[in-house]
Amino acid sequence: MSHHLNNDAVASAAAVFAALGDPTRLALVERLSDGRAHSIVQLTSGIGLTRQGVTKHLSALEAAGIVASKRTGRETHFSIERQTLENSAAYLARVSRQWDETLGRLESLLAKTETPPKT
Amino acid sequence: MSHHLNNDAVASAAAVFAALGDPTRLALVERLSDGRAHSIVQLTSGIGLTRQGVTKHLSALEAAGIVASKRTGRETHFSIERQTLENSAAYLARVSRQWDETLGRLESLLAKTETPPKT
DNA sequence: AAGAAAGGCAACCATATAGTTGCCTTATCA
DNA sequence: TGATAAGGCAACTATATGGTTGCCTTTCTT
Repeated sequence: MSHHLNNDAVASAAAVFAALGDPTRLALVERLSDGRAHSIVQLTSGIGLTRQGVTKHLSALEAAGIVASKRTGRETHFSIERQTLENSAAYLARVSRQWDETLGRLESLLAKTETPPKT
Repeated sequence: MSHHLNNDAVASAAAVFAALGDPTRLALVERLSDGRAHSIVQLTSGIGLTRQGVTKHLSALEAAGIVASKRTGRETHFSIERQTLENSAAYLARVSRQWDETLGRLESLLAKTETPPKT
């Protein structure tokens, strides 16, 4: 049993990181992290970019599943998709902790007397 | 006190995500997550890319502080920088949890009058 | 010492990406 | 109902990016 994810999983995780890997988009995500839904004009103010530019970034975030949009009346409101961010955080935590786990397995191997490894 | 990070912090966080936002690089990071140092040829095998291509990706990861390299003899070994990944995981967790905090405040507001909705 | 193994450096190419401008549609409001 | 506000759609440009090939240097091995 490999500890690696399959290619598709890696690819979709990478897609999320790629979407987060732009200062403008990350700033948008931070703005949306207040939990409220914001319109495009709201999100455009103070970003130093045209509305269409912001729209493109929001589309990228939506395609990656980081935000969701809903049109009401003449405006489109964007809100954050918490689960996606949580999953990505968990992914990074897992990868960074693998070293610890390796150490842990090594230790239990060395301590080979009794207690079976958990999981 | 704003819950937003300053521009530099956002930019450097974005740089890390950008570096992770490529399937090849993420695969390299996963490989390095065994905690051992690997040479470039080792990392190249099975990636489906030329050595120089892999070198470029490793340089990108190193520039983002995700891996570190050390030349010994005729080979260069790359290892993971756990702290960077931990920080990024914590960052995402913070951003995604801000919503909870908001909800928490809202709920305690609602609780003063009536039974909170179940969403 | 000679060949092989590991890798650095640079040039080059194709495509993706970030950003713009221009224009059209649909709501809202006075 | 006419102006204005919000935004979708498309074309276009410049630069960044991912990947390659070619070649040179350094280190190891026999």
